[in-house]
Amino acid sequence: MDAAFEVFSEVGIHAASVEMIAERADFTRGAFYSNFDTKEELFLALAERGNNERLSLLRGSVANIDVIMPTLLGNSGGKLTAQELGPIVASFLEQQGENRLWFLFQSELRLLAMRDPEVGKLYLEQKKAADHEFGSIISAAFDAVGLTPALDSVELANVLMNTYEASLQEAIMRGGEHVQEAAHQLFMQRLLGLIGQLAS
Amino acid sequence: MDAAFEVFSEVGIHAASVEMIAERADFTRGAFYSNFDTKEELFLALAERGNNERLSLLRGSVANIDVIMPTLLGNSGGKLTAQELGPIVASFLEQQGENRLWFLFQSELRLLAMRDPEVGKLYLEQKKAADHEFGSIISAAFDAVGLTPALDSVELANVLMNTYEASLQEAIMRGGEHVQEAAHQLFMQRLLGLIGQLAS
DNA sequence: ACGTTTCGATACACCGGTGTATCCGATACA
DNA sequence: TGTATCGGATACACCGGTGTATCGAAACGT
Repeated sequence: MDAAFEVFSEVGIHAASVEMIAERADFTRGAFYSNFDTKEELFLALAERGNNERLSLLRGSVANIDVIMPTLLGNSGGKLTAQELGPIVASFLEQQGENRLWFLFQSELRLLAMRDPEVGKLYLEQKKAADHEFGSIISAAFDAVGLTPALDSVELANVLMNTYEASLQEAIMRGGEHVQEAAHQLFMQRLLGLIGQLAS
Repeated sequence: MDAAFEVFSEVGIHAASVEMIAERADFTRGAFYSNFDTKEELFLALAERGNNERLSLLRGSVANIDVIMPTLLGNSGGKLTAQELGPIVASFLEQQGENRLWFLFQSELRLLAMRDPEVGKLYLEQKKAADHEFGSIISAAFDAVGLTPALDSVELANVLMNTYEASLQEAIMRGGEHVQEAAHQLFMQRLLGLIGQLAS
């Protein structure tokens, strides 16, 4: 499955052949067919796996938020300005969309979800759950700096997530070695701008 | 080319066969090969055509902004509140991402752009140009209601565009007949929330 | 220690897509 | 009116991917 994840991410669902996937895992196609019926089945299984991982990461964060938040706020002691909220938000987003491959896979899934209503329904449910969890984190973060968001925190989570993903996308296209760092920088630029806006 | 656009959008680059495209246009594959060398060549030609269309739409808007803005502001006379800025922004975005097919094609292109550095460079240039044009419109809109955005207007354009596209994406996944309207509603919800935030 | 079952390899038949070569007819041109 | 050219159709050779059927070997249970 790890091999499949790589191949799918690198070349896309359609361009990926069962051969490629099997080869990457040092197996033959025979091995594949004795475990899965079709390529699509495997892809969906991976989508679910990925979603569970990311969701449990977020849930873990939410559960430990009382521990995590002070740690992140740590150095500066008590109350922080809105400006310093940025890195906190970023830190949660980045443990999600950690790498290039994950995002490519996700993009592939999105495209499938827009074309196949079945997958679309699934995707929306997953996204809703993720936004909800992340919304909790946002809420807590705002609380911690003594602000109250005017926008519903789930909606805000959605917008921030989209912004982060757009930054990641741009960084990937620009290429280079430090995709993660580049994405972070782009995101912070936009996020801080937005926060500046919010605070003005 | 119109047929190709449809087919590419509906099933994606890889799943689309030369056969399908030719058939859709009531031609045979022979006709295709006497006009293009490869599928990819056609796809890129379409990408460029699409971009030119959208860019000239935006440029037209920018050129006529002195005419357009009063018209959009019309009913309410002179100064508007930030709340009423939303529909104005939306109107410009919607004449862009007008339909489902366009967005699917765009998504396909994005994915390609993340994998092929050559295409990536092109895509980023196109996007930069579009953000820039749209940024001008945003600036003018803010001017019209007597606000000054704290965030650079090109950056703001980028964030708004992403938000709109995310709304469109969600609407597509939800399915149903009125995708455009559903996207509009989702976007306005987020945009107004954001504007509310900005104004608070 | 002996079936049995399960996982993976090998081989094969099949199909759909590609690209090229050849041919035809219509239109443009002299 | 005859000729060249060009867009498109037809036909063909080729390849890569799919899925299935068969086989071997190792692991498992008893």
